[in-house]
Amino acid sequence: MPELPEVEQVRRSLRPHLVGRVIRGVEIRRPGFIAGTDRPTPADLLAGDRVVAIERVGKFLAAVGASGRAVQLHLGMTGRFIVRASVEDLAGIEHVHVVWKVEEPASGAREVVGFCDPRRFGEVRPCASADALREAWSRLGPDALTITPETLGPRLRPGRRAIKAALLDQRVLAGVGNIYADEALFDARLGPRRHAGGLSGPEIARLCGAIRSVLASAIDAGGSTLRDFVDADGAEGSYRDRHKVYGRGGETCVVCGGVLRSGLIAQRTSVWCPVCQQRPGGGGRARGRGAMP
DNA sequence: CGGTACGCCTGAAGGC
DNA sequence: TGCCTTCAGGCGTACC
Repeated sequence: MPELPEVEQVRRSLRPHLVGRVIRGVEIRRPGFIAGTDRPTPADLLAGDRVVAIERVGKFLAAVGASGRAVQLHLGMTGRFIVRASVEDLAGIEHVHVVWKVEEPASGAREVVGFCDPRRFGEVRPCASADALREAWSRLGPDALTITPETLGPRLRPGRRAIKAALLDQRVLAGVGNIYADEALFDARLGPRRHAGGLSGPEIARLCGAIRSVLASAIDAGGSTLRDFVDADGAEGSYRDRHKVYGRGGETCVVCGGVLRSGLIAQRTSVWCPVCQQRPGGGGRARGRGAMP
């Protein structure tokens, strides 16, 4: 399930296949998959344009054309890009909803880039201008790789909701999903049910550092492949091997050897260590003393 | 405000 | 073996 590290890995692997190249044509195989318009045209999806950048904020990608048009892309749960030499090479691959036919202007070399998404939780959304893209992204919080205690702290208040729920809210910060929320909270030694607005300054600083280091390490590892995540070149990520809590409910904590607990928080399966992620001297939950400002 | 539930989807995995 | 149920979850939305 692509979160920031996986999306960044996709961005990096997709870039050489698209940036600097011209879109010679777009095959819209499932028009209903294209967001924001009933009858999408190839021109909506950068046909005739030259791609100048692949941008990312949080879990969103955007291919930006020289004309200023853009296409916003979200991988949802199972979205992936498939690069092949020609459309014939995509035959037999199910759930390919859009195919971009690209050409390298200098050499005339061609490739096709397909967007495949079995579950269709992903999104391909045309943006008529850079402003439209900026507007769409303005609702997102700061990219999780850029947060500081100064930018994150105020966004957690006022907050009686669980810190885990706040981290999953893309308006608070962009890019964290279920896996990295659990991993970051473990590294920060914060219980997932702690109230977001009740964290002390040092705890916010710890959380910030944990989020950034967990995401950076995952990017270095090419992301986490659980079932079928692969980048545009078909490569898997290896960060799954380094998950300390995600997917390990009932197993032993790598730090203290205790049993990891799992439960539902914000409608997401969550795993945490009841020993390590407990306030010193506290009961694991906010108690209205000590850390309040 | 926050929490809960649901719908969108398919495929993997588990149970019998 | 094969069928059926459950689960996975990003995100928007409705409702309490």
